[in-house]
Amino acid sequence: MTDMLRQEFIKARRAVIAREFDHLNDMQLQAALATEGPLLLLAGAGSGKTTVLINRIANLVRFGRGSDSEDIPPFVTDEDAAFLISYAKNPTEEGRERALALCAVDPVEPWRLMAITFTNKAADELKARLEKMLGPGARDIWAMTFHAACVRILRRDADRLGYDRAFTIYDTNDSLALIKRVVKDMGFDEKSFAPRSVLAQISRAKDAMLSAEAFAQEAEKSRDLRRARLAKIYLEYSSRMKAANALDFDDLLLLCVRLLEEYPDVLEYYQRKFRYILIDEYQDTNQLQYRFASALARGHRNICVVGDDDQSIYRFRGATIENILSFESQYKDARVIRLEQNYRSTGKILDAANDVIQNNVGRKGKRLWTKNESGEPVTLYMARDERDEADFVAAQILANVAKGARWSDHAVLYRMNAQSNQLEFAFSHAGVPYRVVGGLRFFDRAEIKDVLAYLCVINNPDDDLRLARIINTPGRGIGQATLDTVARLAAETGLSAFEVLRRADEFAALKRTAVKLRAFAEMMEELMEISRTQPLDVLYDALLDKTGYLRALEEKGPVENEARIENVKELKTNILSFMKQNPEGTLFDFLSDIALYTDIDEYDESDDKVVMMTMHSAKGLEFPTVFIVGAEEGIFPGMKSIGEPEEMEEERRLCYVAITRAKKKLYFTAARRRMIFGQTRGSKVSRFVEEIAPYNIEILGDKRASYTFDDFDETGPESGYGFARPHSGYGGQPRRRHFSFDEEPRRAYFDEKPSPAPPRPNKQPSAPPSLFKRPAPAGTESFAVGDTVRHKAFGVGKVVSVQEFGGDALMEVNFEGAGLKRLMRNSAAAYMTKIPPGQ
DNA sequence: GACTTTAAAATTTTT
DNA sequence: TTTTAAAGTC
Repeated sequence: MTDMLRQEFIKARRAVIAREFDHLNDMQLQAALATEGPLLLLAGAGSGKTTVLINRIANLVRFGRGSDSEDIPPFVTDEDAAFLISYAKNPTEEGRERALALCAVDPVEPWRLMAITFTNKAADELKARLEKMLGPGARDIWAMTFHAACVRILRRDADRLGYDRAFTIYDTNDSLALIKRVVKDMGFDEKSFAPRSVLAQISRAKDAMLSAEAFAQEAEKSRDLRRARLAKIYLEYSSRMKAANALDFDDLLLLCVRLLEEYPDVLEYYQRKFRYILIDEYQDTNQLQYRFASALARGHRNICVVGDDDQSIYRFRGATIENILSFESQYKDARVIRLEQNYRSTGKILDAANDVIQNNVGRKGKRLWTKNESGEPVTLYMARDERDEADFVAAQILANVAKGARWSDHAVLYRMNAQSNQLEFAFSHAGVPYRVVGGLRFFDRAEIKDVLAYLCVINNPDDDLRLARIINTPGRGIGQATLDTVARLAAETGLSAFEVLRRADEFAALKRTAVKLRAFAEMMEELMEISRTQPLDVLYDALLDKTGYLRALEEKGPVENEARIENVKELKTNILSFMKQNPEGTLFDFLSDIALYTDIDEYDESDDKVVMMTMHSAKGLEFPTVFIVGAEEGIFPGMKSIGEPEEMEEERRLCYVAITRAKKKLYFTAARRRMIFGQTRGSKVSRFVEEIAPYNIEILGDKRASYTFDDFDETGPESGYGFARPHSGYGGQPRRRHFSFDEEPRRAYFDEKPSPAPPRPNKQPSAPPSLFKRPAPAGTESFAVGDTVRHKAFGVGKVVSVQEFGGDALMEVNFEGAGLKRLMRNSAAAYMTKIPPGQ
C-alpha cells in the first residue's frame, strides 16, 4: 500500500466511524473517537456526558482504536482501501457491512474495559444503556463503583495481605458503633472523641495510606496527647476489625491499592487485563481512588477521566479537586476535550450559573453556552418567614399544575434535610403531592439491619458487632451485663464471642445465663447448617422462623409494626432477585452486594409527585422547574463555610450544581426571618443570589428595602445569624453589588425600629401583600359538605367532609380526575372556588 | 431488663 | 424545634 493510500484510508476510516456517531455534536464526537492515551473530558452540567461515555465505549467495542490510530490491519488489501475511501465519499447501504468491518482495529473485548462510577445507581444505568446498545456481551464490562471493583479484586487476593477472602463489609454505621465502643472501653472522654469525627480522621489517615502503626508513631513524635489517643483508638479499631474479619469502606480501597502497589504480579495481571479505563465524576475522587486508577492506567495508559471541576461538592468526605486539576501535569501527553454546550437549561439559567461560578478561583474555567431559548428570568422570592416561603413554593407549583404541568416537573432543593419540614407542612396543607428523597434509607431501617445482622453472623460468626446487635433481638433475656462478661471472657481466652456462647456452660461467670446462651448458639448453628446446604431464600425463611424475629414483631403490635413486617418481607424480594441474577451466588456474595448497595429506595421518575431533596442528592438529575429554598447567608452558604474560602468555594459549586438542575424555570427563595433551632433570626439574602447579574433575575415578594435583610435580629445587629451586620463583616460592602432597590425605604425601616431592637412582635407590620401570599382567613370562602368546587389543579370535585378546628378546617374533596384529596381550607381556598348548584 | 425522663446537639453523603 | 442519646426509675 502506498503512503498516499494509507493516509487516505485512515482518513476515510475515521469519517466512516464518525458517521456511526452522527447524533453527537462535534466535541462529543471527538471525545468518543479519541480512544488512545490519557484523555481529560471536562464535561459541564447538562452537556451529554453520559451519552459520550456510552458512545465512547461502543466505539471501542465495535472499532477498537480504528478511529484514533494510524495502524492498518494486515488483512486490509489495496482494493479494500480503495473501497472504503470511495464508500466514505459515497456511502451505500449494501457496502455498509464491508465498510464497517474494515474500520475495526483490535476491537476491544468487553472484559478489557473498566468504567468506574460513584454510585450504584449510575453504574446500573450505565450497564443498562450499554447492554441496550451492545447486547448481552456488554455485561462483561467492569461497569461498577470503585468499591465494587475493589471487592472483586480483593475476593481473589485478599489472603495475600493476611485477610480472609470471606471478609465482612462494615458500613458507616457499623464503623461508628465500633468506634464508640472502643472509645468507651479505652476510657476516653466520649465528648472530645465523637465517633463521627474520629471516623473521619481515621478515614483521612487511610486515605493518606497511613496505617494505625504509622499514625501512632507520628503522633508520638508530635507529642500531641489528643493525637496519641486518636492513634490508640485507630489501633484498637483496626485490631477489632481484623478480629471480626471485617473491612470498612476505606479498607476496601486501601487494601486494594496496597495489593496493587505491593504485589507486582497482581498489578501486572490487571494492567494487562484492562486496556481501557474510564472514570466518571473524577472531580470527586479521593487520594486512594486516584492511586487505584493511576496504578491500573500505568499499563496501557488508556485512561479517560470525565468530570467537571465546578461540580466537585464532596470535599468534606475526602474528595480532592486536585486530582482533576492536575491531570494534565500527571499525564503530559493528555488530550483535553471540553464539553461546554448545554442541552438542558435555558440561556438565563445558564447565565445565572455562570455568573455565580465565575467567582471561584481554583478552577479550570469554562463557560456553558446553549442554543436553547433564553427563557424566563430567574426569580427570587423574598418571603416574610419560612412559612411564607413554603406557601409561595406550593402556590407556584399549584399554579403550574393548573396550567398543565406535572407535579413531578418540580423539584425543591435545600441545603439541609431539616428544611424539608416546613415545606412538607405547606404541601400537605395545600394538597400538593410530594416525596422526600434521602430520608431514612431502606437498609438503615432497624428491622432490616437486624435481619441482615443475623445473616452476617451466619456468614461470619466472628462478627462480634453484629452478634451483639442480635443476641437479644428479639428479647431472649440476655442483657448488657451478660454481654460484657462474654466480651471479657472472649478477650481473656482468645476465643471468639460466638465460641464463648457455644461453650457457655464451661465458664463459671456465665452460670446463670448459660442455658439461654447455648440455646442461642445452637439455633445459630442450625441456621449455619441450613446456609451450607440450602438456597438463600430457604435460609431466610428459616431465619425469620427460628429466631422468632417476625413473630416478636407481630406479637408486639401487628398494627404499629406493619411497616416493619412489610420491610422484612420486602427483603425477601431482594434475596429472590439476587438469586435470579446470580444463580451461583452465596450468602457471602449477597452480603457484599448489599453492603455496597444502599439505596434501594431509589428515586422513581414515573411517580408523579413533587420531589424534595438536598442539593447534594440532586446532582445528576434535572427538572423543568427548580426551587432553591433558604437562599440566605448562614443557611446557604452555611454558617460553617463563612470565613473559610475553600469551604465557600465548595458551597458555590454546590449552588452551581443546584442551578444547573433546572431546565426551564429557576426560583430562589429567601426568608426575611427564619426559625432555626427554635429561635427566630433575621437573615440576609445569599451572596450567591447577589452574584447573579440583575438583568438575569427578577424579584418578587417582600422587596421593601433591599436584598440585605440585616438589622432584624432580636438580640441586636451584632449577633445576627450569619452575616446579619449592616455595614461590617467582609469589607463593609458585599463583594459585587449591593442590590438595593433604593436607600430610602431602608432608612425608613431603621427609623421604624430603633435599636436595640425590642423583641419582634409576631405579626409582620404591614408587609405589602404580594401576589402569592396566602389569603387572610377573613376572606376565606366557606365550604360545606355536598358543595361542588373547582380547584385550579385538581379540577371539579365534591366536598365530602369538613372538619373545623382552630380557625381552619380539614376538608376531604372527591375530585373527578384526581380522586379523594385532603386539603386545609385556608390554604386551598386560594385555588378553589365554589360552583353554585345547577351550573 | 424495660421503660421514662432529661439533656444536649443540630451540614452536606456515597460506598 | 426536633431528634437522639444517655442517665435515672420501676
